[in-house]
Amino acid sequence: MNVFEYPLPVTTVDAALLTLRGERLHVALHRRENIPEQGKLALPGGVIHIDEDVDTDAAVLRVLQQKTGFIPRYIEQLRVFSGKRDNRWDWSVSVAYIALVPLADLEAAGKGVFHFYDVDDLPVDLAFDHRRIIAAAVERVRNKSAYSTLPCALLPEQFTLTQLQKTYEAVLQVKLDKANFRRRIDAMGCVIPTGEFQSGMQRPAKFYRFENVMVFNKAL
DNA sequence: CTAGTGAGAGGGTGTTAGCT
DNA sequence: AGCTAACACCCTCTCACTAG
Repeated sequence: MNVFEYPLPVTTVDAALLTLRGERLHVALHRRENIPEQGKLALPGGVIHIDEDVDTDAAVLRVLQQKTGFIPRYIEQLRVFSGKRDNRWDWSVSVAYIALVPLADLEAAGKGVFHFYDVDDLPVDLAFDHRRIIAAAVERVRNKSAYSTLPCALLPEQFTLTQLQKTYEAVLQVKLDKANFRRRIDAMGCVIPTGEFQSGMQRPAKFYRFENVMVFNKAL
Protein backbone atom coordinates (compact mmCIF):
# COMPACT_ATOMS: atom_id res chain seq x y z
CA MET A 1 0.00 0.00 0.00
CA ASN A 2 1.29 3.47 -0.83
CA VAL A 3 1.01 6.84 0.82
CA PHE A 4 -2.44 7.34 -0.66
CA GLU A 5 -3.61 4.07 0.86
CA TYR A 6 -5.01 3.00 -2.49
CA PRO A 7 -3.55 0.38 -4.81
CA LEU A 8 -1.83 2.07 -7.77
CA PRO A 9 -1.82 0.71 -11.31
CA VAL A 10 1.42 -0.44 -12.93
CA THR A 11 2.54 2.28 -15.33
CA THR A 12 4.37 1.55 -18.57
CA VAL A 13 5.39 3.29 -21.78
CA ASP A 14 4.94 1.79 -25.25
CA ALA A 15 6.21 3.13 -28.57
CA ALA A 16 4.65 2.56 -31.98
CA LEU A 17 7.83 2.64 -34.03
CA LEU A 18 6.69 3.44 -37.57
CA THR A 19 8.79 3.29 -40.71
CA LEU A 20 8.36 3.19 -44.46
CA ARG A 21 9.13 -0.10 -46.19
CA GLY A 22 8.46 -0.81 -49.84
CA GLU A 23 6.30 2.30 -50.04
CA ARG A 24 4.05 1.00 -47.24
CA LEU A 25 3.84 2.15 -43.65
CA HIS A 26 5.20 -0.54 -41.32
CA VAL A 27 5.39 -0.96 -37.56
CA ALA A 28 8.33 -2.55 -35.75
CA LEU A 29 7.38 -5.41 -33.41
CA HIS A 30 9.38 -7.94 -31.40
CA ARG A 31 8.50 -11.32 -29.91
CA ARG A 32 8.07 -11.19 -26.16
CA GLU A 33 10.47 -13.48 -24.32
CA ASN A 34 8.86 -13.16 -20.92
CA ILE A 35 5.43 -13.77 -19.48
CA PRO A 36 2.77 -12.52 -19.74
CA GLU A 37 1.91 -12.81 -23.42
CA GLN A 38 5.17 -14.74 -23.95
CA GLY A 39 5.87 -15.36 -27.64
CA LYS A 40 3.43 -12.76 -28.85
CA LEU A 41 4.38 -9.77 -30.96
CA ALA A 42 4.63 -6.50 -29.07
CA LEU A 43 5.63 -2.89 -29.38
CA PRO A 44 8.86 -1.89 -27.68
CA GLY A 45 7.98 -0.70 -24.20
CA GLY A 46 8.59 -1.16 -20.53
CA VAL A 47 7.74 -0.30 -16.98
CA ILE A 48 8.61 3.19 -15.77
CA HIS A 49 11.60 3.32 -13.42
CA ILE A 50 10.67 6.07 -10.99
CA ASP A 51 14.19 6.20 -9.59
CA GLU A 52 15.65 6.72 -13.04
CA ASP A 53 13.09 8.35 -15.33
CA VAL A 54 12.33 12.04 -14.83
CA ASP A 55 9.01 11.63 -16.61
CA THR A 56 7.30 9.40 -19.19
CA ASP A 57 9.13 11.16 -22.04
CA ALA A 58 12.42 10.18 -20.44
CA ALA A 59 11.13 6.68 -19.84
CA VAL A 60 10.22 6.05 -23.47
CA LEU A 61 13.55 7.46 -24.65
CA ARG A 62 15.37 5.16 -22.23
CA VAL A 63 13.36 2.15 -23.37
CA LEU A 64 13.97 2.90 -27.04
CA GLN A 65 17.65 3.52 -26.40
CA GLN A 66 17.90 0.14 -24.66
CA LYS A 67 15.92 -1.81 -27.23
CA THR A 68 17.01 -0.16 -30.48
CA GLY A 69 20.30 1.47 -29.58
CA PHE A 70 19.30 4.87 -30.84
CA ILE A 71 16.96 7.81 -30.22
CA PRO A 72 14.35 8.31 -32.96
CA ARG A 73 14.41 11.60 -34.84
CA TYR A 74 10.70 12.14 -34.20
CA ILE A 75 8.78 11.11 -31.13
CA GLU A 76 5.41 12.32 -29.91
CA GLN A 77 3.08 11.31 -27.12
CA LEU A 78 0.01 9.62 -28.54
CA ARG A 79 -2.38 9.11 -25.64
CA VAL A 80 -2.91 7.06 -22.52
CA PHE A 81 -4.31 3.53 -22.66
CA SER A 82 -5.63 2.23 -19.40
CA GLY A 83 -7.78 -0.38 -17.77
CA LYS A 84 -7.52 -4.16 -17.56
CA ARG A 85 -5.09 -4.51 -20.42
CA ASP A 86 -3.64 -7.95 -19.70
CA ASN A 87 -4.04 -10.82 -17.28
CA ARG A 88 -1.00 -10.08 -15.12
CA TRP A 89 -2.22 -6.88 -13.54
CA ASP A 90 -5.77 -5.99 -12.66
CA TRP A 91 -5.39 -2.49 -13.86
CA SER A 92 -2.54 -0.82 -15.77
CA VAL A 93 -1.70 2.42 -17.51
CA SER A 94 0.35 2.74 -20.67
CA VAL A 95 1.51 6.08 -21.99
CA ALA A 96 1.77 5.40 -25.71
CA TYR A 97 4.16 7.21 -28.05
CA ILE A 98 4.61 7.45 -31.79
CA ALA A 99 8.15 7.34 -33.15
CA LEU A 100 8.95 7.84 -36.83
CA VAL A 101 12.22 6.40 -38.09
CA PRO A 102 13.87 5.95 -41.50
CA LEU A 103 14.02 2.22 -42.27
CA ALA A 104 17.80 2.28 -42.71
CA ASP A 105 18.28 3.64 -39.19
CA LEU A 106 15.98 1.03 -37.72
CA GLU A 107 17.50 -1.91 -39.58
CA ALA A 108 21.01 -0.78 -38.71
CA ALA A 109 20.23 -0.34 -35.03
CA GLY A 110 17.61 -3.00 -34.44
CA LYS A 111 20.14 -5.82 -34.17
CA GLY A 112 17.69 -8.17 -35.86
CA VAL A 113 15.33 -7.94 -32.90
CA PHE A 114 12.50 -6.27 -34.78
CA HIS A 115 10.15 -7.61 -37.42
CA PHE A 116 8.29 -5.18 -39.64
CA TYR A 117 4.59 -5.48 -40.37
CA ASP A 118 2.36 -3.53 -42.73
CA VAL A 119 0.11 -1.41 -40.52
CA ASP A 120 -2.86 -2.33 -42.71
CA ASP A 121 -2.13 -6.05 -42.49
CA LEU A 122 -1.14 -6.80 -38.90
CA PRO A 123 -0.57 -10.35 -37.61
CA VAL A 124 -3.17 -11.90 -35.30
CA ASP A 125 -0.89 -12.65 -32.34
CA LEU A 126 -0.37 -9.19 -30.95
CA ALA A 127 0.23 -8.79 -27.23
CA PHE A 128 -1.97 -6.80 -24.86
CA ASP A 129 -3.92 -3.99 -26.53
CA HIS A 130 -1.10 -3.13 -28.91
CA ARG A 131 -3.40 -3.47 -31.93
CA ARG A 132 -5.41 -0.54 -30.57
CA ILE A 133 -2.26 1.48 -29.94
CA ILE A 134 -0.99 0.85 -33.47
CA ALA A 135 -4.35 1.78 -34.98
CA ALA A 136 -4.45 5.03 -33.01
CA ALA A 137 -0.85 5.83 -33.97
CA VAL A 138 -1.49 5.25 -37.66
CA GLU A 139 -4.63 7.36 -37.58
CA ARG A 140 -2.74 10.20 -35.88
CA VAL A 141 0.15 10.06 -38.36
CA ARG A 142 -2.17 10.00 -41.37
CA ASN A 143 -4.28 12.87 -40.12
CA LYS A 144 -1.28 15.00 -39.22
CA SER A 145 0.52 14.30 -42.49
CA ALA A 146 -2.28 15.98 -44.41
CA TYR A 147 -1.23 19.40 -43.10
CA SER A 148 2.35 19.07 -41.88
CA THR A 149 5.85 17.94 -42.78
CA LEU A 150 5.56 14.96 -40.47
CA PRO A 151 6.40 12.32 -43.15
CA CYS A 152 9.86 13.87 -43.49
CA ALA A 153 10.88 12.02 -40.35
CA LEU A 154 10.60 8.79 -42.35
CA LEU A 155 13.20 9.98 -44.86
CA PRO A 156 16.97 9.97 -44.61
CA GLU A 157 18.88 13.20 -43.98
CA GLN A 158 18.77 14.16 -47.65
CA PHE A 159 16.19 13.05 -50.22
CA THR A 160 14.82 13.84 -53.67
CA LEU A 161 11.43 15.46 -54.22
CA THR A 162 10.22 12.22 -55.80
CA GLN A 163 11.16 10.31 -52.64
CA LEU A 164 9.35 12.93 -50.59
CA GLN A 165 6.24 12.66 -52.78
CA LYS A 166 6.25 8.85 -52.58
CA THR A 167 6.55 9.08 -48.79
CA TYR A 168 3.50 11.34 -48.58
CA GLU A 169 1.60 9.05 -50.95
CA ALA A 170 2.48 6.00 -48.86
CA VAL A 171 1.41 7.62 -45.60
CA LEU A 172 -1.73 9.30 -46.91
CA GLN A 173 -2.65 6.42 -49.24
CA VAL A 174 -3.46 8.78 -52.09
CA LYS A 175 -1.87 9.48 -55.46
CA LEU A 176 -0.52 13.04 -55.67
CA ASP A 177 0.06 15.18 -58.73
CA LYS A 178 3.76 15.79 -59.16
CA ALA A 179 3.50 19.42 -60.29
CA ASN A 180 1.06 20.42 -57.58
CA PHE A 181 2.98 18.57 -54.90
CA ARG A 182 6.19 20.36 -55.82
CA ARG A 183 4.49 23.73 -55.84
CA ARG A 184 3.01 23.10 -52.42
CA ILE A 185 6.33 21.99 -50.96
CA ASP A 186 7.97 25.04 -52.53
CA ALA A 187 5.32 27.33 -51.05
CA MET A 188 5.83 25.82 -47.59
CA GLY A 189 9.50 26.76 -47.87
CA CYS A 190 10.43 23.83 -45.69
CA VAL A 191 13.00 22.13 -47.90
CA ILE A 192 16.22 23.49 -49.32
CA PRO A 193 18.56 21.99 -51.92
CA THR A 194 21.75 20.48 -50.53
CA GLY A 195 23.63 21.19 -53.75
CA GLU A 196 24.15 17.47 -54.32
CA PHE A 197 22.55 15.24 -56.92
CA GLN A 198 21.35 11.65 -56.93
CA SER A 199 23.14 9.69 -59.64
CA GLY A 200 21.24 6.86 -61.23
CA MET A 201 19.70 5.57 -64.40
CA GLN A 202 18.08 8.86 -65.40
CA ARG A 203 18.58 12.54 -65.06
CA PRO A 204 20.13 13.18 -61.64
CA ALA A 205 17.64 14.56 -59.16
CA LYS A 206 18.50 17.31 -56.70
CA PHE A 207 18.91 16.28 -53.10
CA TYR A 208 17.01 18.33 -50.55
CA ARG A 209 16.97 18.50 -46.78
CA PHE A 210 14.43 19.94 -44.41
CA GLU A 211 15.23 23.45 -43.29
CA ASN A 212 13.39 23.26 -40.00
CA VAL A 213 13.54 20.16 -37.88
CA MET A 214 10.04 19.94 -36.53
CA VAL A 215 8.37 19.37 -33.30
CA PHE A 216 10.12 17.03 -31.29
CA ASN A 217 12.47 15.12 -29.23
CA LYS A 218 13.54 17.31 -26.43
CA ALA A 219 16.33 14.92 -25.59
CA LEU A 220 18.24 16.01 -28.68
C1' DC B 1 37.25 1.91 -80.38
C1' DT B 2 34.74 6.09 -80.72
C1' DA B 3 31.19 9.22 -81.86
C1' DG B 4 26.48 9.93 -83.06
C1' DT B 5 21.63 8.97 -82.41
C1' DG B 6 17.23 7.60 -80.55
C1' DA B 7 14.48 5.58 -76.82
C1' DG B 8 13.19 5.61 -72.20
C1' DA B 9 12.70 7.43 -67.68
C1' DG B 10 12.40 10.75 -64.37
C1' DG B 11 13.00 15.87 -63.15
C1' DG B 12 10.91 20.13 -63.61
C1' DT B 13 7.70 23.96 -65.47
C1' DG B 14 3.66 26.22 -67.83
C1' DT B 15 -1.13 26.62 -68.67
C1' DT B 16 -5.92 26.38 -67.88
C1' DA B 17 -10.43 25.30 -65.98
C1' DG B 18 -13.14 25.03 -61.94
C1' DC B 19 -14.12 26.24 -57.34
C1' DT B 20 -14.53 29.37 -53.30
C1' DA C 1 -8.92 37.31 -57.34
C1' DG C 2 -6.65 33.57 -55.52
C1' DC C 3 -6.07 28.81 -54.99
C1' DT C 4 -5.98 24.09 -56.55
C1' DA C 5 -6.18 20.12 -59.53
C1' DA C 6 -5.29 18.26 -63.83
C1' DC C 7 -2.92 17.89 -67.91
C1' DA C 8 0.67 18.66 -71.22
C1' DC C 9 5.05 19.56 -72.38
C1' DC C 10 10.05 20.34 -72.27
C1' DC C 11 14.61 19.24 -70.21
C1' DT C 12 18.33 16.30 -69.03
C1' DC C 13 20.46 12.28 -68.31
C1' DT C 14 21.75 7.14 -69.17
C1' DC C 15 21.84 3.27 -71.98
C1' DA C 16 21.80 0.56 -76.12
C1' DC C 17 22.65 0.34 -80.69
C1' DT C 18 24.96 1.38 -85.02
C1' DA C 19 28.07 3.30 -88.42
C1' DG C 20 32.58 4.77 -89.57
